[in-house]
Amino acid sequence: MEIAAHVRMPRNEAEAVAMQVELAGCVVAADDDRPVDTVAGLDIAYDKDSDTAVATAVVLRRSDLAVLDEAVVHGTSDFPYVPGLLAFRELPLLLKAIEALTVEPDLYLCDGYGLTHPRRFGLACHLGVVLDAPAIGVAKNPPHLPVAGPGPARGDWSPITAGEETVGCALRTRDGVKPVYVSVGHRRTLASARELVLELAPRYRLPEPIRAADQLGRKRLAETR
DNA sequence: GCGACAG
DNA sequence: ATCTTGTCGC
Repeated sequence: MEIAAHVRMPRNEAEAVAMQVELAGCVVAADDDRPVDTVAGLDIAYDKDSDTAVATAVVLRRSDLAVLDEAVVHGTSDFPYVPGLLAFRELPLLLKAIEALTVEPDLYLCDGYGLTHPRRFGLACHLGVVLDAPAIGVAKNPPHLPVAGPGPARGDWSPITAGEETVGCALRTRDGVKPVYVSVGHRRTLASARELVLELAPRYRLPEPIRAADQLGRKRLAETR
């Protein structure tokens, strides 16, 4: 409770970068023993012409993708969008939405990068480390890094590399459809992250938890204005 | 060398 | 992120 209120926020970009470098050392890219039975999808929708933002968290049961819980929080982001610093813009509101949940999920799916990040500390890593919970980053756009196009079939994937290290992968979740970009957030290996995302996206390009959060946010934003 | 990078 | 509905196709 009150996690959002305890998150350290930088006063400027330089501080933000320093925080990322420092916290990046906390990321654990290994699977823990705990079973993943419930997964939360997170997202934020922004109003076209106001500073209103709506953060949503939707918890789905892994076995049948049934919705178990939803949370919606309205607010404002004071931190601007800066490539590489997305977490500072979205984390506060996302944490509030998570606090509003009554079901604590076993895994968090974030919109954006995890280790696929200039300092290996994207939104999914930040959220995972702050909550000390398993987290995976799922981005809709590729990073500016070498990425071979994965095969054309669902399940095909290819690594995203930064020098010698593999920082994520492009994963085809639907035949012939643009891939999504998966990376480790926290407490998960890239292999299991990739398998989970594929499993959670049986029908559409994006995994169901994220789609659910996406739709809920858009809907509530439309109703609110 | 510089710039570019999720939402 | 956001501007944007229906429509063509598998």
